[in-house]
Amino acid sequence: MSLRDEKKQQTRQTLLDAALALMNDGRSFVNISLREVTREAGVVPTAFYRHFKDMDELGLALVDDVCLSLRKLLREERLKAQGAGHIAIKGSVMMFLLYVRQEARYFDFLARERWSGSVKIREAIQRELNHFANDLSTDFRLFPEMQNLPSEDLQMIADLVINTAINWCGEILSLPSQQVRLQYELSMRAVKQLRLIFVGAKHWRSEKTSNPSPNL
Amino acid sequence: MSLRDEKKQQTRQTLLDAALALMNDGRSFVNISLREVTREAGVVPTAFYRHFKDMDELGLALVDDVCLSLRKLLREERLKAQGAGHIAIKGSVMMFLLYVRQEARYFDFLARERWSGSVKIREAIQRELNHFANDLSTDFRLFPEMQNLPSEDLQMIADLVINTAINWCGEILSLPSQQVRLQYELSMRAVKQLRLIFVGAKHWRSEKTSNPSPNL
DNA sequence: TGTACATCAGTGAACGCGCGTTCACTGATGTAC
DNA sequence: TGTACATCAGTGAACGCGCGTTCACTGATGTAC
Repeated sequence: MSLRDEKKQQTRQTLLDAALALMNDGRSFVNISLREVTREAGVVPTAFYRHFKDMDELGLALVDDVCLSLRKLLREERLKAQGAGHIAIKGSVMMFLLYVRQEARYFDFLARERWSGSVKIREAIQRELNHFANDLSTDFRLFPEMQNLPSEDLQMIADLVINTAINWCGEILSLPSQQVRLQYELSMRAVKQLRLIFVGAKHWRSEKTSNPSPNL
Repeated sequence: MSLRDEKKQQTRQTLLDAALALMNDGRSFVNISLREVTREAGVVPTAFYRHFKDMDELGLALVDDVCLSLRKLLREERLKAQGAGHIAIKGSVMMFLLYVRQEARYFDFLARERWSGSVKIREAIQRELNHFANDLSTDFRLFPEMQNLPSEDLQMIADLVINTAINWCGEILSLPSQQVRLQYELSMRAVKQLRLIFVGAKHWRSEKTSNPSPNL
C-alpha cells in the first residue's frame, strides 16, 4: 500500500474510533452527527466524504469491524474447547463478559443498534448474529448430550444462547464500572442461565418424545 | 374533571400517539424532534411545553403508558392460568406474540429504547421489566416442577424468560406484516425456546445437586 | 536521477434548513360575587 | 342568573445554532518519461 493509502486508512480508522468514542457516554449512534464525528477525529467535515457516503455507511463499517474482532475471539475459544474436548460453561461465560467490558464500545454499539439503528444497520447486525448462531449450533456437536438433536433444534437453542448473551452485554454495560459486586452477581446469574439452557437441551429430546408433562 | 382539563388530557394523548406514530416506519425515539411530534399532533410547537418539559419527559410517559397496558394483559392471563391450575406454554406464547403484533407500536418502542434510549428512559424500562420478572417468578409457584426452587433461581429463570420474550418482540416486529409464514415459524421457535427453558427448570435442581455433568 | 504533470486526501467558506426555546398574545373556560 | 375578572391551553413570530452538503481550493504524494 502506498503512503497516501496508508494515511487514508489511518484517517478512516480515526473516524470509526471517533464515532465509537462519542457513543461512550450512553448516546445512540443514530443521533451522533457527521460534524461531531469529524470534530472528534480532528478533520474538517468535508473530509468525511472521502471515506463514507453518509453516516449509515460508517455505521455498517462499524458493524463489520465489531463483528470481525468478535469472530476472532470466538474462533480462539473454539480451538481451546476442541483441545479440551468440551466447553467449560463457567469459564466461557466469565471470559466472554470480561471481554465485553474490555471492548465495551464495540458491544455497546451492537446491543444498542441491534433494534434501534437504521434498517440497514439492523439487518447487518442480525445477519452477523445469525452467523454466530450457526457457528454455535455446529459447535454443539461437541456436547454428547446434544449431538443427536436435529439441527433445527440446535439452531433454536443457539439462537436462544446468542440472544441471551446480547442481553448480558446490555446489562453489564449499564452497570457503572466501579460496581464490581453487581457485575459479579450478574456474571453468576449469566453462568446459571447458560447452564439452565444446557440442562434443558440435555433433557429436551426425551421430554419431547417420551414423557410430555401435562403442564408443558 | 373540568372541560378544560379534559381537553388538555386529550391533547396530551394526541402528542403521545403522534410520537409513537412517528416511530412506525422504523425510526428511533431519540431522533424524533419535538417539532415533528407537534406537527403530527396538529398543534403549534410551543404547545408542547404545556404538557412536557422536554422530549425525555414524553418518553417516560410513553414507558408508563406502554407498561400499564402490558401489565393489564398479564394480569388477565394470570387469572386465566390460576383458573386452569397451570400455564399453557404454547397458548401463552401465541397469545403474547399476537398481542405484540397488534400493539406493535408499544412493543417496538420497548424493544428499541431498552438499550438505546436516554439513560432515564432506559432505567425506566429496566425497572418495569424487573417488575414483570418479579411477578413472573412468583407465578412460577404454579408449576409443580418449580415450586421448590429457591427464589433466587426463580428470579434467574424469570429474567431469562423476560429477556427472551423481548427478543421475540424485536424479531417479530422486524418481519414485514405480510410474511405470515416467517411469523409462524418464529412463533413456533419461541414456543420451543420457552419449553426448553421450562425443561431446564424442571431438571435444574437435580442436575445441580446430585449429578453434575463433567461438561457443565 | 530529475522534471513535469496527475491524483486526490484534506481544507475552508458558504448555503439553506429544521431545530429547541423565548416571548407576548388570544380567547375560551372557570370562578367569585 | 348575570357580570367582571382570573386562569391557562394553545398561538405565531422571532432568535440563534448546529446540521448536511456544495464548491473551488491546496499541497503532498504518486506516476510517466
